[in-house]
Amino acid sequence: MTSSASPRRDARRNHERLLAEARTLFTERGIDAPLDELATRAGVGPGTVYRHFANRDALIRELYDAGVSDLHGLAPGILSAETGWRSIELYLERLAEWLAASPYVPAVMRRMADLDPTYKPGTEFAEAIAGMVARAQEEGTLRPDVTAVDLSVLVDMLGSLGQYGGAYLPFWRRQLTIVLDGLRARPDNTPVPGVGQEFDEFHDMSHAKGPKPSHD
Amino acid sequence: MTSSASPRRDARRNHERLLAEARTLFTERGIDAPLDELATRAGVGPGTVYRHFANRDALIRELYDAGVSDLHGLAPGILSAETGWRSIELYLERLAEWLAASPYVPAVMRRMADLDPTYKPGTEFAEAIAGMVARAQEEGTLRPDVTAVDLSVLVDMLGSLGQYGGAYLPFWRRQLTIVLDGLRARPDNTPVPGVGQEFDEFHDMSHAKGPKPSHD
DNA sequence: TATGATTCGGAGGGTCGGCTCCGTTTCATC
DNA sequence: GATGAAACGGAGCCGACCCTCCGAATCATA
Repeated sequence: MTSSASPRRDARRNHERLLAEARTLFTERGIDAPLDELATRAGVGPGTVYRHFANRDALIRELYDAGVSDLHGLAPGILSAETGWRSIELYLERLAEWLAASPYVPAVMRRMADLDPTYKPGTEFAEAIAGMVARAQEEGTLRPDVTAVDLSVLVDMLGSLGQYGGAYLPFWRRQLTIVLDGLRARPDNTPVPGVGQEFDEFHDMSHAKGPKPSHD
Repeated sequence: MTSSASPRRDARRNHERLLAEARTLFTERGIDAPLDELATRAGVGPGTVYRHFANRDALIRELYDAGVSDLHGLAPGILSAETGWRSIELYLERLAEWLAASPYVPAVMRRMADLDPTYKPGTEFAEAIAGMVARAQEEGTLRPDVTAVDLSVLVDMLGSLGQYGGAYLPFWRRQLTIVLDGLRARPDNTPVPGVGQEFDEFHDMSHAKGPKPSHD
């Protein structure tokens, strides 16, 4: 039901403006910040906000889709690296960088999962990540006992630093270095502990490539 | 200014009950959950909540103080380990474990920092942590280019997994293993990148042992 | 520029949560 | 048990926020 005709120019301008201001507002005050303030910041009336986004969830969903689109743009550069290990490095760095710059993203992902509990954020890229992990492990550069899920969790961990406000942001590159050294295949690595039933389920889920569950 | 006389028995009982219910409520719904619901869960009227805690921030502050007290209890067991490295292991494990069990804690710490911007949560233990780091680095077991601040940041990262809901909780031990391997001193470790001026300031601050800033 | 359609702005209705106030109840003491 | 003090409960006020509605303004087209 996307409108067939192109929207009026002022409408398009306001839409962009609202999305941009939403990003900074959500970064500063969290994704529950008053939408009336969003209107003020964007220089429009409250009514205009709700003309463009039915409610807060619709706005969040649009931010999420834009984020997924960002990531699709990042993917080729990451996956085409010369070595599997380099891909892993790029993956963690680019994703953590992106998350650090957009601290509202983790909250958005959580909200998305709340809206549709059958959907696990990040699933879109599970296949690509699994391939990357397999390549690096075949090379013998990535420790063999980590999985694609572990990498996703690490990315979320790195990205979560943004939530602590600006103070932690200068640090994530340091933590990234430490994590990467921990991910390197080494004869004397401590074995990564298993996690039981739940891990297997989660793991299978993330590798599944079935159709994305539909909404309502 | 704590009241000189001991409080009535029902008052004490309600106070405990409210704190306990606040922990579960905040775990389930975040630290902005309605306090009227806290009243309902604790089986008291809304008025009683505000008799015990002037407002939400006072409640949060009390939870924070209880948390700091918890940590003081943990400290001896961590610091008295046979080796410096074992202390580091215990520190990361115990703290991450504690944070994973109390997902509301990071939000509480952030709120505390908001209430008093001159106060950095965790500062109370900076000295002990710095000592632990020094010991492990003298042993040659902890990589020499990490600092006490890095460790604190890593703890927060590990603990942040709790915020993503139960799904991630089974994983933190795996990430901990990876991080610990990354922290180990090795001849071929990638140097941890510096962070410039801001790092130095933050670093100095965390090592400072001046008086804790007073409130209002 | 005239015209109709689209979008905008912002006042305001409805809801929800924070917090207060005071009549009622419970507790400690005699 | 009687009595004063302390604590309780919950109705209700207030402010904040979500979202709607419609007259005014803006845009696209002729």
